[in-house]
Amino acid sequence: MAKNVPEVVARRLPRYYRYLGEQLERGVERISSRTLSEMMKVTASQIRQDLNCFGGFGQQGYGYNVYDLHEKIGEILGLNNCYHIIVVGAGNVGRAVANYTGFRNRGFMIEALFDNDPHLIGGRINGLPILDAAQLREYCAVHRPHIAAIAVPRSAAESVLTELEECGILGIWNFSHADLNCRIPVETVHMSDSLMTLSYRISHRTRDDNKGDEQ
Amino acid sequence: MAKNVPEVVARRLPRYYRYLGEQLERGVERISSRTLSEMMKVTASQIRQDLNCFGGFGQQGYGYNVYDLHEKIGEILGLNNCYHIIVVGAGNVGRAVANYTGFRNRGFMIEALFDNDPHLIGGRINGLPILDAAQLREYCAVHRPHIAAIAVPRSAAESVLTELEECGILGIWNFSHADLNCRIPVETVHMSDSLMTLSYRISHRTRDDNKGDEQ
DNA sequence: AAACATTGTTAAAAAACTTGACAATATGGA
DNA sequence: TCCATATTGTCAAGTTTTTTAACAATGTTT
Repeated sequence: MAKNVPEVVARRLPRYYRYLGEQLERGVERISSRTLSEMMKVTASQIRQDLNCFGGFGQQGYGYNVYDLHEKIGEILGLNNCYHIIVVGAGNVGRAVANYTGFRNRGFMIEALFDNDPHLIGGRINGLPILDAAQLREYCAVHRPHIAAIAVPRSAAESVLTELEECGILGIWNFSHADLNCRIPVETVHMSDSLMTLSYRISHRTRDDNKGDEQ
Repeated sequence: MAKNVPEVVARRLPRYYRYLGEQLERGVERISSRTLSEMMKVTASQIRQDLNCFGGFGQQGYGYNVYDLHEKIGEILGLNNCYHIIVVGAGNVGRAVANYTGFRNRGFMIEALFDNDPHLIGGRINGLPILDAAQLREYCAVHRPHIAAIAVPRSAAESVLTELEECGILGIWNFSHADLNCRIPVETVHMSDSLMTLSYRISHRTRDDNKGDEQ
């Protein structure tokens, strides 16, 4: 179905999806790669090329039907599925993730958190139960969650990963600082790395500063 | 001081910093690019080249002093500064950010949140006060925070950005879905985009699956 | 049915990134 | 002190990735 899809393209899909969703809400019915490209500040060529990785969704002389394209990209992204998420680690990061519910309407549902701290077990975060990490396997066997967010310290990440793999988890949303090597897909969010990069940019305020104006 | 530093290099710095910090804790005093490269699963050449963007920190025949290099990279990243952070928007995302305190020991301190919802104003999240967004300018004039995390809906992001720029904020940590165009550095964390990308990978489980084994 | 718009696709161009190589130079032992 | 060894800083080539331009094919609109 999909040709060999470059990394960058996969990462651009959510953005296309977002812009199309916005147009959809505004009642726009059709859109050309050119119009979209102007909105998104990319080249029309790139949009057509990106979409072409997955097939032809437009029509010559007409452009793209906004609803259809939005739908189609949603499908490509797998958003027609409903994902159940568990969060392993109920410390700062786990709490942050559990509090972030902005994706619920896209079919991502956090179901529970796990921790091994007796003080936390039995409690709740944002209405979600904190369960004993010792029950992880058991829980997975029964509830078969799809995605696990790893929010434990680096030292614990690898063993948690192994356990999750054995539990048949389909994908890892990694918030830990560990470099995870595994067969299932991993998507890493390094909040503190991005903060450090920001700090770096602030300290070396250079080219971003004088965009457009070279001298 | 720094040559023209490629994007990727800037993004690798936090990782180097992390690995060196780890070695430091273990009491390792010196390290060669080769040894480090084996740990980090990159080429020694790359490490040397990356570091070389900022100057020569090693010694021929010896390698790098772990403490010094760690320190140096910390400086490059600007971690010797202490940053004060405000969070604009106290909804799901703002709450998540406020709960994430993992970077406190690196000199990043969240000071306050801002919102325009009367129900939230006056409350506290993780011990931090939620202030009236109308007081943002005033607050900035007095406290001069360095970094602002934008955690408001897309529609509000642009006007918030303008205000923050005028307040003299040095860098933006963007959690909103807006594409921000401004003169100050922006570092974006798209949690839901990364989740969508993960969803995509799960649905198209291909090359990640059979790493090493082509057939 | 003609003029127009816009796609899908190809191939070239450009940019970004990685790697290998080696002279220069410090170390550490004899 | 001097030699063998280790390892850096750096250049330039090599590779991969990404972007862009171009246009025939083809549907739309009047």
